[in-house]
Amino acid sequence: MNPMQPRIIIHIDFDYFYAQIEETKNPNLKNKPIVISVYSGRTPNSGAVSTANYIARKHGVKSGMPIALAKKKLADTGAAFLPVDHNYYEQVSDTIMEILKGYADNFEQTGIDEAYLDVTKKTNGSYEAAQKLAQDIKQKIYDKEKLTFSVGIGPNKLTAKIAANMQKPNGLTTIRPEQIEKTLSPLPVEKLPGVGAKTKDKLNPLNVNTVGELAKTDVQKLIEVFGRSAGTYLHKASSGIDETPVQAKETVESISRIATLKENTRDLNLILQRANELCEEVHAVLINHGFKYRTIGIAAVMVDLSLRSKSKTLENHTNDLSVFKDTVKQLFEKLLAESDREIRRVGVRLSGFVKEEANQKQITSFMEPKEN
DNA sequence: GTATGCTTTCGGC
DNA sequence: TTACGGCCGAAAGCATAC
Repeated sequence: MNPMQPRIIIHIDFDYFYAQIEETKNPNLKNKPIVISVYSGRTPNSGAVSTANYIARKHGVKSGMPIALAKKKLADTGAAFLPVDHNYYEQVSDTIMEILKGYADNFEQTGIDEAYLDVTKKTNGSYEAAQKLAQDIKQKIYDKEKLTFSVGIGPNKLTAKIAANMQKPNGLTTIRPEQIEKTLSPLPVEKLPGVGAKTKDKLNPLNVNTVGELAKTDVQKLIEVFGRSAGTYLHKASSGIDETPVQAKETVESISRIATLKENTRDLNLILQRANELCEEVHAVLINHGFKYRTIGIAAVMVDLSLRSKSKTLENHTNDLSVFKDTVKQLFEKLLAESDREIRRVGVRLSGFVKEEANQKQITSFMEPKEN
């Protein structure tokens, strides 16, 4: 492995992004609770909270909560309920990301409101310089877009992300190499990126509740329980070790659409009517990208809000819309046969992409060494 | 045994 | 009283290949 010199990585995570954008657009909203909602169209209040500003959060409003419940919690507060304006947020994001990119040796966007900047060269490896740079970026973004974000600075992406989460909103947290152990040790294991409920539930019986306890666990034991790949990751991550580069991902991995039905149903025709519209939308995006697909998936949210999904991987890549629709039909038939619950929401998904131009053996295009 | 690929579910935003 | 989105990548859990 090529010996990597110490890096300095900045992680940027915008504060309550959608709601903050709405505040900026309409400063009258600024001192009120703001809830950005996704309306499903089924009834006037049917839908869920996408995000909320900190004033609304103080009243107990959270992402994913039913709109009607958020309204109840915010009764008589003068709260604003706004529909998501995703295209607009995307535009703001594009503008911001373009600015951030200019501050980095290497840049990687990881969501509509998150990014990593490798600033090793720009800062000459100095944490003081990195903190100054982060302040400059904060100022610049505030001047131009009137938006704030939380920053984490560390020797790799993992520590930078953990740092950014420690002080919100509008925070700036640095974890220097010599502070890693002291900072990470007391954290519960699920604060490590990549550790979810399942991993936590396997660790806790081993008397591993904190990152520090994980770091003391024999790596062989972890590999036994989680397999080589995950075991090795846990071992390294618990000590703040992460060598993954800051590098833009140029490939979309999946394209999907999901929608709420007017009424719950098990009627295949009604389901396919909506699903076919979604297929057409997804297919249009696919063609736009100039992709062919190999894997087709469906998803159904049942009346009880449980999620079921099915997928099928084809022998060869294609961009045929009718293959997509036919397969979606088969998959929904199968899904209906496996459950007797009614369906509330339906979704379709494509993945396993290759660029359209090459017709066969596209595999090789994935094996070309990456630049930078 | 381990790596890889496919399907399904999870979880963050 | 209950209330309930849409999208993505990652994780989990098998099956099969090596």
